[in-house]
Amino acid sequence: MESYQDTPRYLVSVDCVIFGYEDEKLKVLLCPRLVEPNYGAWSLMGGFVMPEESLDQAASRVLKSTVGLENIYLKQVRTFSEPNRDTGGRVISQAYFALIRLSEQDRRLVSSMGGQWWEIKKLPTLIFDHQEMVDESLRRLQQVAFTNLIGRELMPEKFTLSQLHKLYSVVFGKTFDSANFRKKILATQQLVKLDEKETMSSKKGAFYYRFKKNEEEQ
Amino acid sequence: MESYQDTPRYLVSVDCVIFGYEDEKLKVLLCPRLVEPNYGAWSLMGGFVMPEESLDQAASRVLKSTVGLENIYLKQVRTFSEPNRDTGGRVISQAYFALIRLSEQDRRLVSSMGGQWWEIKKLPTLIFDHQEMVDESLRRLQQVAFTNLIGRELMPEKFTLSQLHKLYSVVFGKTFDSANFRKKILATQQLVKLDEKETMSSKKGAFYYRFKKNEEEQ
DNA sequence: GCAAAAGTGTTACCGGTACACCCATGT
DNA sequence: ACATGGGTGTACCGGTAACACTTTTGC
Repeated sequence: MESYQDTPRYLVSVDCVIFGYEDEKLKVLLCPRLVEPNYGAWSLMGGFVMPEESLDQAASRVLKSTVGLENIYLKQVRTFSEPNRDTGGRVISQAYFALIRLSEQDRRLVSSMGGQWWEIKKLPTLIFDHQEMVDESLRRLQQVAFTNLIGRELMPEKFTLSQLHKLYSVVFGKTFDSANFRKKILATQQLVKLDEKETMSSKKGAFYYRFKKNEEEQ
Repeated sequence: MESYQDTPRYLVSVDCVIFGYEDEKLKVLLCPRLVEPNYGAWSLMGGFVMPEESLDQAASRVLKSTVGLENIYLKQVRTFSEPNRDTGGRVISQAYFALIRLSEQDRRLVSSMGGQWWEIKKLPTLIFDHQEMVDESLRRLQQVAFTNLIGRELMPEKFTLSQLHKLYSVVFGKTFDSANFRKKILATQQLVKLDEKETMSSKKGAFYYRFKKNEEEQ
């Protein structure tokens, strides 16, 4: 039984700001639009919400179908709902941001729809309000990075403190004192020092670290 | 011209957690539902989104039509979208939280629809996921109160530091050291000390303060 | 030996917390 | 005079910023 007769209904979509980290750059996945209007213009990964799924599930589905990954870090950013934001009709869109490990993406799948990773500071012109979605997502990411510890989702399995330091510098667009950075990071006790060293980028070599698994005692 | 044919459409609503402060209690406005299903059950103030308005505008309209106020502090909380959250049909709802000065409400309007203010810790059973909306809104309010300074919207024009202290105690459900509280609050430089004293609740009398207007130099 | 990155140590400062204490006044 | 809430001062602690310093190793 359905109540609420004669009430207007709307298209509802999710748009995902998918962040990845590679070559010491923070990147966002963009895709040429596959539908009119603005066919071919650069756009975030998105999709309409299906009748049997929640918005979170819709966003997960988009992630699965665009980069081939499941159980991804996903957070609501904000709902974008200006009546004329989409020139093709009224669409209310929930923006999400996602963090993925670039090495784990399904590159074939991504390229099959023309997906490309763009450095966040050098994006092309995006459709509608997608640039705003990216901007707000970055701010959220900074917020998260400030209180928690990012990297678990963006960095490879093992990494050096210098590499993590670099990630933070890129996310915030400024450099942190590296001595203080390592102390602060290690104080969180979320990292485990490995026996192995990374020797490519320095003569002395830097120890690898990895994030503790959830099971491991904090 | 309308693109996106054959794509499912949904009812979209906003639900507002309207906070007020009175008698040293944090209160939320509830209303008996005026529509089926669950006619008469306690519910947040809400409404469906109209074709020509954004979600923010819809929320503002709800505020205007329920407490008679405009230009109200309103923030998105989260979108609630479980397919079966509303037993009357699929409704995707954006939760908002609002802060108002209880003395300024249109009491006649509020009571005309049976609206009642409930102490936040003693709410009746709410429909659907509205309790969850309240819980998340309170958490947001605490977050805001932590970083900024709440009270501008909740307190009367002039108030004593003790009264503001009490508000914070109620919002966080714990007491703060009052000596430190006043120092911290005054350090923000957002308050102006008035010449007048409040003499009802103490023999010595406490000075009134008010918030600086935006124009005043910070 | 020197450059370059890894990693450690030292100091100063700032904000928060705890708490002792003084003030004004109605009863 | 004393109880009550208003209001101030101070000592301490922990986190952070700034920066000097040591270590390792390839060239």
